[in-house]
Amino acid sequence: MSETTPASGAAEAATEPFRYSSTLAADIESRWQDVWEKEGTFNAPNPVGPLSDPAAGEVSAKPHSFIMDMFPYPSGAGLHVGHPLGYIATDVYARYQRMNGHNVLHTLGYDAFGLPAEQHAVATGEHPRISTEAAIANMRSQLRRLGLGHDSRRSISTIDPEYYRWTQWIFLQIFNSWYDAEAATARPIPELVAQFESGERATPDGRGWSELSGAEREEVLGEYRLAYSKEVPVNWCPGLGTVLANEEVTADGRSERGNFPVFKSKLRQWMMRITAYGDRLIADLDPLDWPEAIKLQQRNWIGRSEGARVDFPVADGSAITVFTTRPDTLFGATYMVLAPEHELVDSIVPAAWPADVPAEWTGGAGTPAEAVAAYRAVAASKSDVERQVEAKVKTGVFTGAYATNPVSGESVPVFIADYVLMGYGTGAIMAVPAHDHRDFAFARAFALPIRCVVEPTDGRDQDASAWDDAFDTYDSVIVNSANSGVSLDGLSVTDAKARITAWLTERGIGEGTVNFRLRDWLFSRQRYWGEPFPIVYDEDGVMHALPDSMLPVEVPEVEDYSPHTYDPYDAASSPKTPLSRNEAWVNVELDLGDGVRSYRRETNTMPNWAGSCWYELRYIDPVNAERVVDPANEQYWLGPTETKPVGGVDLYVGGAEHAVLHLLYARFWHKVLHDLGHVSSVEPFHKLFNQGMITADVYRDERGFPVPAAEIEERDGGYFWQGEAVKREAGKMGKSLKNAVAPDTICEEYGADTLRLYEMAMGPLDVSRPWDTRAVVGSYRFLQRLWRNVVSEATGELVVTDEPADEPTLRALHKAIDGIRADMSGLRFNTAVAKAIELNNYLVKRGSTPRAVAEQLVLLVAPLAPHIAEELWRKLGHDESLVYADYPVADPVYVVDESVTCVVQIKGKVKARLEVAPSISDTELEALALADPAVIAAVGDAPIRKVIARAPKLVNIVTG
RNA sequence: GCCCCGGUAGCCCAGCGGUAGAGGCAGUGGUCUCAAACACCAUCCAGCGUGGGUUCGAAUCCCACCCGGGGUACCA
Repeated sequence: MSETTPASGAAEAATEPFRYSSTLAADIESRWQDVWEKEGTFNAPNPVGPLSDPAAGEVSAKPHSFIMDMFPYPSGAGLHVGHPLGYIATDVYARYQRMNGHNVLHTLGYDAFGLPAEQHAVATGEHPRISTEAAIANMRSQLRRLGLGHDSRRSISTIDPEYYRWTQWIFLQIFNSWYDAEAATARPIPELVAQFESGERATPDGRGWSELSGAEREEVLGEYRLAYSKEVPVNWCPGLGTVLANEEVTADGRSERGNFPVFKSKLRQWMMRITAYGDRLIADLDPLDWPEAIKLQQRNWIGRSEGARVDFPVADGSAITVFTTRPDTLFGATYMVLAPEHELVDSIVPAAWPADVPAEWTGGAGTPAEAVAAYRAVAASKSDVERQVEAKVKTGVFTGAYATNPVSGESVPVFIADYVLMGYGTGAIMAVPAHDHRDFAFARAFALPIRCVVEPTDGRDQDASAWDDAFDTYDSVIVNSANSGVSLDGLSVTDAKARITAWLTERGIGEGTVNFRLRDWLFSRQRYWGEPFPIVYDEDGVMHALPDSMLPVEVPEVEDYSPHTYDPYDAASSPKTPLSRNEAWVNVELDLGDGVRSYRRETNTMPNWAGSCWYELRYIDPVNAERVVDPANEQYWLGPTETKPVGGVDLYVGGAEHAVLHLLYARFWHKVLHDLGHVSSVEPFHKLFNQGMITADVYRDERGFPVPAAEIEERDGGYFWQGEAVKREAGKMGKSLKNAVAPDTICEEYGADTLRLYEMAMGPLDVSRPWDTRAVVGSYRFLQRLWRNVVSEATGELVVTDEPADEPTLRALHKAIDGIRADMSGLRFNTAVAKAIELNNYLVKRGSTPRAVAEQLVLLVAPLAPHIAEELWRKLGHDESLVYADYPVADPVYVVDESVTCVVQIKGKVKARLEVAPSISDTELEALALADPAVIAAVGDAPIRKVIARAPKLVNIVTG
């Protein structure tokens, strides 16, 4: 112990030994945290299995809530006060639900695979597991201080072999499934094989299934598997040394993590066939209780659009297939564009330019082949950033080939241009310059004909030669669109689409179709610190899935954890996997059913998202060694109910940055597991709530460098650091901006209850707001006043009185209960805190606190400030923890005021006030108002035109 | 460019058709103290981003614009 006890603390302790000081708060908090831990207070019993509890009674009969935070990555840097905002909110809500009789599942695990640990390993040589586990331990202790009511038995970590064993198992489930589009469900691969064997389903080349070799069969099945390995164009990021999913690449062609350039490269990689679920991922958003903004982002990302595929015949007998959402404008298609990489380009390019080719179409090249090659070279050399900057200027080159517009019979030139993307639709478009802005710009640049086929409704002429831009609308009728077989003239856009699609279908030159923006999910990474794939290759290179009995495939030891990174701009480099460095691990002898043979292991690892795609399931049954989750437990916690038609966790709180990535992947996996019969719920997360960010002031010196925010002095309306004037701005909280505030600091100075209360009181949970350390004291003072209303600071004895509460006090109490209940249920903790403070302030003014009121107030505050509440509850004579006590219920009799103030307005201006009963009728009130002397005086002899009475609060008299 | 979210007291925020203010911070004055800190008591402060409209009545509903934050970006 130190001899140098701070003087102020000693003085305080001497005069007010039982004041609610930071010392006392620390004592109370650590004691109750120990009690909760020792007694397993927050352990939620399961209906069946090792986590069931016979003493808990009939669990399945109890109402229940599954409340979740988004999985944190355990950062080695420790937490700042912004991190636990969501955790505190879910804890408050979870505690509230427990006090409403719910069996509450609330825990927190760790998403612990990932790049930072690997980078730390590269820098220090420390094994990622060591640093990650240390970071988890550190985070656990930081969070424990906050008094979060987590069921620690369920706190899984993705890097535990017992956990990732099931991640690998789920991968195998997906690998061993195919999507039956007719039945709209995933089915096991053996059912597909049976179809091939029986001939019910034909093989691609028509041979019998038995005639195919093992490798050939595997290739066929690979076209169906929901997880498959294929050579595909991928996002290769040399700076990170790995490939990335589309979702991990920013709009300007850089890696979301690290901000390195990303290049397109064709590589053999693992993919997940998430596109098979496009329709269901959109449709099932509807029943979810999610913020509309997030639903919208998911819908946009999936990008479902209805349209048609149309074939345009080319001279050599082949056809270019385009996808269009506007088949109604087919008669206006005056040229075509293929993506530069389109595979048909080489075969349609003629040896020489046709006659009369305008000079600007050829790019100055002597032959079409040269023009194409030159344009491709330029396009490939351009980064996505450059392409984006130049997006306004349309570039392209004529291929020398013509196709035939199938409805007008016209010959239309075929171009390549980089405004058409290989990755969307068919990589080819029919260009309708009159009604598409991009096509219009291109047509103008290359002097291509523009034909109006949708009647302009903005007054412009049908002659497009003078137009400034395309006329793009759904709200008009079709013109100039008839041939001998079909006419669209006069039809609405919608009717014309239907008519032309039917006509195309009849003739076999097109069909209605649905196209998605969503691509299949690139699922492999060239990293060390991730889940290995449970896949091996035999000597013939044929892929084999490992049986469940061989799981988990543990992350092997290697000499060097670092990814093979390259110069960030070295597009020609290709990835190497760190796992391949351990030859002894890669080459294995296994018996997969036909004797011991040699195999090579798959050396890619799974992406960081894998572990977080299904953790809600493992929270339910964390120690189940037999199954991923027991169906009875899954049904209980996640199963569909009347209020949750597709099931899912009751509340999921986290940042909006996961709007697409994590939430889309997790939904996809959940649906596959549902289809295969492993879970009853259709969706993983019923209600989603995005918490806002806690921002903080950033102070910058003259050079613009951040200076430590904690050392800023404020005077004369300015800010100074070490005597020099600095500028203040708003920013994120973090180490790099030198403005991080650690929760530990606040806990030391005020206690965890104060921190919790302050974070909840700062503002609405879904809004970002600035941290203000100076303001924390307000929450501290509230707790001090609460303490003082119940306990003497001098003696520590109770000061509550045994008198019954008087009516005004009961009204204050029950109005608070009523309001706080509504606020808690709606996650409006800021206003709940204000109402608790209001009631407490009322009791301070009253001078004494009746015991019954004190008890109710303590229970009201318990979810927000659980430690002080437990302590006061104990002092009030209760032996049991209040975690499972009943939350106060308002008596409606006392929720309304005895009398209310009614304002009387004359033409909207307040002229008089009346004290009236809340139950007064409109007519009574009107009579009362008109009889009021002040009103009579104000009205004077002006005629009364109208009287609006809104009992009991308002009368408005409209005069002359 | 398009799509969200937000602009109410010096600051953070309640109020979301009916008296502009629930709560907190800061400021000011006071009590306590030898003095200070803490604590306590009291008190000052805005007409609701701007401009229109609807209404008996608008911070609240509608339209346009400005400012701040976020998302998205040639998706045929």
